[in-house]
Amino acid sequence: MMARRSEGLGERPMKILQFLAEYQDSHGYSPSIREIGKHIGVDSTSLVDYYLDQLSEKGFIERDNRVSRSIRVLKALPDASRALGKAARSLGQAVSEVATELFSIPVVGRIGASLPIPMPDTSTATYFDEFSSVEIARSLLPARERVNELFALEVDGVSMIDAMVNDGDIVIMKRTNTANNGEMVAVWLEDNNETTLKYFYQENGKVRLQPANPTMEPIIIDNPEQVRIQGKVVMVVRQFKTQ
Amino acid sequence: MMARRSEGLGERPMKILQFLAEYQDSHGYSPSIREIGKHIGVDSTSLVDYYLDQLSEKGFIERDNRVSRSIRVLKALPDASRALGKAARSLGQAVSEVATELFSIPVVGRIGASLPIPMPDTSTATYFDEFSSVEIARSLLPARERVNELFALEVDGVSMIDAMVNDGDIVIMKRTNTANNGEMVAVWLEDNNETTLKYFYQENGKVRLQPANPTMEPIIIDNPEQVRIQGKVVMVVRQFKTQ
DNA sequence: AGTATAACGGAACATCAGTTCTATGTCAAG
DNA sequence: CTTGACATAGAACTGATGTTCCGTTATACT
Repeated sequence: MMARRSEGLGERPMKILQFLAEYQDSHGYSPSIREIGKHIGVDSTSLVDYYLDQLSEKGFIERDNRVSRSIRVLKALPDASRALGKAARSLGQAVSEVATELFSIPVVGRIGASLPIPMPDTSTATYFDEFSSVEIARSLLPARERVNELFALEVDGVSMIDAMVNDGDIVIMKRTNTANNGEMVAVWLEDNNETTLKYFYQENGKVRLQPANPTMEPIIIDNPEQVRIQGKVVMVVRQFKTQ
Repeated sequence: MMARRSEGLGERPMKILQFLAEYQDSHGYSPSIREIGKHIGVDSTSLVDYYLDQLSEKGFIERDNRVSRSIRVLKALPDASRALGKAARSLGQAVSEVATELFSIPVVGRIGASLPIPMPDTSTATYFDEFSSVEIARSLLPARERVNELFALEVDGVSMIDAMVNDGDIVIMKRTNTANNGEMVAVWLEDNNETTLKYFYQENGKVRLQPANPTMEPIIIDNPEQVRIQGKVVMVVRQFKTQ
């Protein structure tokens, strides 16, 4: 009478679509027709098949003939009720505020070798075609970080181990030449001829570069002008590839 | 003759792994055993099964018993030839990888205190209402990891500092009771009455829990049954507040 | 009411697809 | 030479899974 199918999608197909996404997220493959039927409370496989045909014709899914578990979800519900939705919705918060933003941060090189870190051209839109990149959710970044000032470096070697940063870690940095006290920065140390990560402190005219490892001595630099900050560390990501 | 199996992976399993990634990229689901066999020029399904078992034991893939096309690739070849390029390009058609690029992983508690880590209910869809969550891009996770087996913990205190994990870090883990050699796991040590992160090695009937810090002695446990693995570490994220 | 169409249910069917069992060849250790 | 671990085939077996056919019920429209 009133609430019609706003776009020709019935209740059950809708539920199936939802289920497909969930199941695939949790299993890594598609459910079988019978599994779908069980979920939506339908014994008849033909009926599920019937629904799937509808979803297919409407372009929501795609499946291959006579192939098990071959359903692909092409288009999720136009609704925000999935994924992030659940968590936020359950608290009654405005789902609209859940920023699904994903930023691609270019991995512009490696850090840790006896080299200054490669800095992307400060100027224009750096084309990082040949670089790989890491994807980070906006929600993990500081409130209004300017994303285009961010870049990432892969740590090479164990020279940064005292900064709790290991070989292979991805360090996400913000391009800057200055830092506030307590921030972790990448600095170029001419004496040692290397770039390292240290906590930055400026106090009574001197700069103290404090290793993360408390048993190690800080480096004191009398002339702040000499400190070559290359960027501040925003995030460190370490992936375990089962290795 | 020349470049042998660099790490115990034979020629064929290697080729299978490659094929799995390709096939999944282009079909959206896993190939069947016979399809795999055909690709690598093997008629015998049992032989392919044999190879798949190897890959599984080495932690490269995961599959479910008696379920068609249920292979998940957990760790791709250290090869750089993958990434998005091929998949999207393959048939000229826009492979619909959309929508599910970002995953919300619940932060279910803290680790590091003298407590077993809280495990989310193994069973049904746990509503993590009161928990916060971290958002991770699919691209940062192993190929087709089952996302709802993942959960996150915030590190409490510096007891994990020898595992290169600091206070405040977010550890993303996968729920499991078993592990492959070389993986970092969270284990409950009854003797010390605490949960720690250690590298896992099982060799000649014993389990060796190796601290990340090479100067520290490993823990050897004679009876593998006693080892209470709570999960394996998938990723560590450290955020620096920009204040 | 009458009829066409969509929404169901059940069950048979034919594969599809993972598992298992047996047998053979290879190769190095004893 | 014998033995055993490993790699390989082939085929049978069993359960998993998509397809199809037929019949029934509900809905809508004339």
